[in-house]
Amino acid sequence: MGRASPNAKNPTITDVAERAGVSVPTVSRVLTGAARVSPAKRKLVEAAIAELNYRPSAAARVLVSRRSQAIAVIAGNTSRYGYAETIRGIEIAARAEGYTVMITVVESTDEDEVDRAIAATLTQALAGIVVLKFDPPGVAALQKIPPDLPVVALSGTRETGLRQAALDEASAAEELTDYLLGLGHATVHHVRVPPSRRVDGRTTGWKRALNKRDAPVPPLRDATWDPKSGVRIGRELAEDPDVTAVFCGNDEIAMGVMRGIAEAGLRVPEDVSVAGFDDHPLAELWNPPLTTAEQDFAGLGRRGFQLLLQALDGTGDRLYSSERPRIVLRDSTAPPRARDTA
Amino acid sequence: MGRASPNAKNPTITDVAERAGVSVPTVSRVLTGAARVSPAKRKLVEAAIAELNYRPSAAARVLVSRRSQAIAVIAGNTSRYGYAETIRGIEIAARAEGYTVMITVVESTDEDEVDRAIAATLTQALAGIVVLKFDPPGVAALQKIPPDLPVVALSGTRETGLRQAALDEASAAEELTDYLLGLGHATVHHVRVPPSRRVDGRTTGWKRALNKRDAPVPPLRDATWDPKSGVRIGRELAEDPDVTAVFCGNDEIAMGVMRGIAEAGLRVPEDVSVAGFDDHPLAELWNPPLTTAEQDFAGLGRRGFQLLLQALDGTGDRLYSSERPRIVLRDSTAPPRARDTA
DNA sequence: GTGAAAGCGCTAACAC
DNA sequence: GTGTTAGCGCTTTCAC
Repeated sequence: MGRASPNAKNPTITDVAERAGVSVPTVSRVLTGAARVSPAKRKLVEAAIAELNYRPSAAARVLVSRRSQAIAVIAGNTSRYGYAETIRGIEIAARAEGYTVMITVVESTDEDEVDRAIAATLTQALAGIVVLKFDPPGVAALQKIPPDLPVVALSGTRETGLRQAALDEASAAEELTDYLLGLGHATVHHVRVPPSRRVDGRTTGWKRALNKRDAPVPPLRDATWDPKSGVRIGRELAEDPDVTAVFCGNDEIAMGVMRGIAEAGLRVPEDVSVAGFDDHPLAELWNPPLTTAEQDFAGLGRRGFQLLLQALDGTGDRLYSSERPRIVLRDSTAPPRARDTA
Repeated sequence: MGRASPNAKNPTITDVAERAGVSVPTVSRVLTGAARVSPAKRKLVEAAIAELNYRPSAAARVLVSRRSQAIAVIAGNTSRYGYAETIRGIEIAARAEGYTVMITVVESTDEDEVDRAIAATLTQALAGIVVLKFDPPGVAALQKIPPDLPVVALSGTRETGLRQAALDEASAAEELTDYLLGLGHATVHHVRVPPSRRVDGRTTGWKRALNKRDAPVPPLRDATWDPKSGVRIGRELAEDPDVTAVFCGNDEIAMGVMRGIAEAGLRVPEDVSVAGFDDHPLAELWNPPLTTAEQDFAGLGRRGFQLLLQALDGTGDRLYSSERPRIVLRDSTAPPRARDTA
């Protein structure tokens, strides 16, 4: 009678072996599928596992095998739309492959905070890491990861030698800006979300489109991640009669900008066209429905995990995966109309 | 010379001990702070740790100490607003206390899926689990967690003996409905989000308010989690001239309903008042700004982790923590106006 | 195919 | 205070 009977603690592999009447390594072989086991013993072992409700200890496994089935996701945030969706994509792909997902949030670029977060994460045995290189904390965290650990970066500027999945935001932003210009707007103003670095795909694409058409490049407006920061900017933009089209760094900022424009007494799209970016689930329901670029964040996460997985099993050597967001035209953009001077 | 020199693998506690010229347990004592170590040796150990860039192995630690500094969060979803914010709250509180957070998503109530997810999670050494009992998958998962593991449920119906943090949604929903009734509406229609069980706080509070004022209880409308499901319901509601006020299970559904109402050619709040629930970050920016109840999801997550922590250190025996959402009155609700019959 | 023996990196128990 | 010894639950040799 195993010592498992009284007080029913978690059964160990030894309990299973005793119950099945086989040796411990045989149970291990059934568990891992590493070596062939006779059908008879396999059945005995499986029965014992089921009866005892045995679950192997990941800690013990990791310790001896030096392999882990866990990955960490490092992100500057977990609840904003693009972040949350990306994490969801990673989680789904990881779960399908039997990987456990840990979350590490790094909120600032403060060196101590980044170091502490990375150290705490590396304490766990990890097969690899996925970093959301969406913002400066993500960039800072990426630099601190030891080079021997498989890493995938999501978005951000491209680095040679780095495994990376991305969305071709620059092309989509260029296409969207070009569409507005094509509508007849003399130029397109841009409200930027906090960039991860100096260069930012959305801003780059916007500038590219303006230059191509020889349109003037108006000064950048910087919003924070808070949609409300767009409201003030919207009001300011509404005061300038030269502003007939605005391209916003994301849909939430666009919604804030639209509110600011409404508060100033102007109408979208009659007086000012507004375009966003991301295709947030509410963009379609907005009043008016928002023109934007559809970003498949969940797909980004999925592709990122696959890049990592492929590095882990050595079943591929692709380093880069990029996808182009699709432009979604709705009612918040229209040809310009003559406006009164303020 | 330690075997750590060539090929610089992760250093072990043995490497640190050798380098510092002390025994392995002494290093351990410095690490855990469990016992006093002379200042001289402590300094040596700390220097060795820094020089080798040593990080203890959580796996080895867990194996021998039978204690873990990791928790799992089980959720039906990770990216919808309330879920994402709650997880953020848990993560922040956990990080502050040195805990690692693992995410397990359970998308359906399918017994196999739930079992597999729980089994995979329990493979990891866990100090405890936080379950988002927001939906049927959460409820199903909660039932499968072994009773010896400390658990906290977030929201959901109250169960005796279960550690639980909640938001008093029923009271807030009652207050909101009562406010609409007080505005002069003959009754208030309700669009429900998928409930976690038969009883749902928001629906309960709505019914309570109607009964108190002897207002008729109109048939329930069921939305899915997808905001778009509200659009069709909004159109249907708009066709019924008796509908002058609608209370929606969350803000996103309310936004969908408002769009449906707009598509039917009616105006909010002039023709129909619409109230939501949650105070989504975009509710304030909506056109018109949405009347709602502010739910502190991040606070819910924080309180949930604290309940767990207190059970872990035995520093408290509170089982239940509830907070009441605050009603936020904006422009989407107004007194009723006579409407034409369709 | 199967079992015996060794040992992963750490902490607990116990001497001194 | 500090070192010695044992052993957590597994997988990995290596015999047979």
